[in-house]
Amino acid sequence: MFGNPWIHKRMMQEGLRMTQTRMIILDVLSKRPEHHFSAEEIFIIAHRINPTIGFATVYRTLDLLTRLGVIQKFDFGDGKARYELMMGNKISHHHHLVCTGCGKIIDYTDFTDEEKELMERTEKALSEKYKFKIKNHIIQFYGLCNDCNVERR
Amino acid sequence: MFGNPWIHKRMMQEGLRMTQTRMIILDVLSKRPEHHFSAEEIFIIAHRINPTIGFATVYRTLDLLTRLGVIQKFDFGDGKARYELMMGNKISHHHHLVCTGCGKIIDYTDFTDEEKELMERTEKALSEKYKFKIKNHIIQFYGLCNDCNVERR
DNA sequence: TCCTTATTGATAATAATTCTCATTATCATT
DNA sequence: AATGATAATGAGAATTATTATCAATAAGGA
Ligand SMILES: [Mn+2]
Ligand SMILES: [Mn+2]
Ligand SMILES: [Zn+2]
Ligand SMILES: [Zn+2]
Repeated sequence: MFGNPWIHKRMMQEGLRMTQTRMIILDVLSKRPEHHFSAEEIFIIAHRINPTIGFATVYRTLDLLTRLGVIQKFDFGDGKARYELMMGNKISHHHHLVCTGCGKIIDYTDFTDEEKELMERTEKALSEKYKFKIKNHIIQFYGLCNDCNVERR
Repeated sequence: MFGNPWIHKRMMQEGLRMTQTRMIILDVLSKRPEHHFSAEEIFIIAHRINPTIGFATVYRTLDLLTRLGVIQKFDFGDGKARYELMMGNKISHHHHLVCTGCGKIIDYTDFTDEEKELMERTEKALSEKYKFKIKNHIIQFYGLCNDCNVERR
């Protein structure tokens, strides 16, 4: 069962409770840290583990974890929200290429040091200029994957 | 009435028709190039100009214009899609700060030359590495605006 | 003007997400 | 370990943004 002390502590601080359902949902997410889960996918798997879990609770939990910064919520344009664990041990922070032809999502993490450094500088500059406390960011490139680009001739 | 020759030509090429309704919707968007329109907002204004315009057509047109790259579609997390003209004469391409407290959206265009150049290099590198034809991109920073950050103490 | 067909408006249908409320489970305290 | 305040849950109804359907209309090439 999922037992991340950082998350647990964080919840306690906020007066929240670490319930079975929340642990199961975190478990589901942590088993495939590279996957872009829809709420329904999470519900189906969690429900298989514990059939008493309801759909509404999955939504509530995903919303909570997003607010806590434990997971990140994405919109890839297919009409449903997608979720990913933010602290996936290996994958860590990354961005996405979104194919508008077939919906394929490509993760990419290969930042150069230069890129990382520039992002940090940009964030700092924006924070100061707009008095805006930045918590996280999303970068998505839209276009056509190789398959979709080829078949278009 | 909106008469952008580039858009008109582009549509003709694709066998599309430049209709009254499409011109009115483009008009609405071009009148406030800095605004983040919801479909409903556009419908209301367009409908005031020509009460025969229907809601479904607004959605269809927004979808079409997005596919053509004339407008850009955004998700700022409030449950409805937002649209902006891409070729706003002055504003041009820009990114967003999204306040998760009150939903306020701040545009920012102030890229350094370094940033612009790096984005281009990154796009090129990604295109080659992943054989992915990039059409556009979205960058959003999430966090708290000044008002929301202050009142949190 | 005529003809082909892309487009439209009205409306029903769909589907993701949120709300309601009675019941249950968590956890600090005893 | 038992208690109690209340955060959390599940079931299902409700909401709401977006799509699909289909007969009627209008764009634009000839
Ligand atoms: Mn990812
Ligand atoms: Mn904007
Ligand atoms: Zn594709
Ligand atoms: Zn705010």
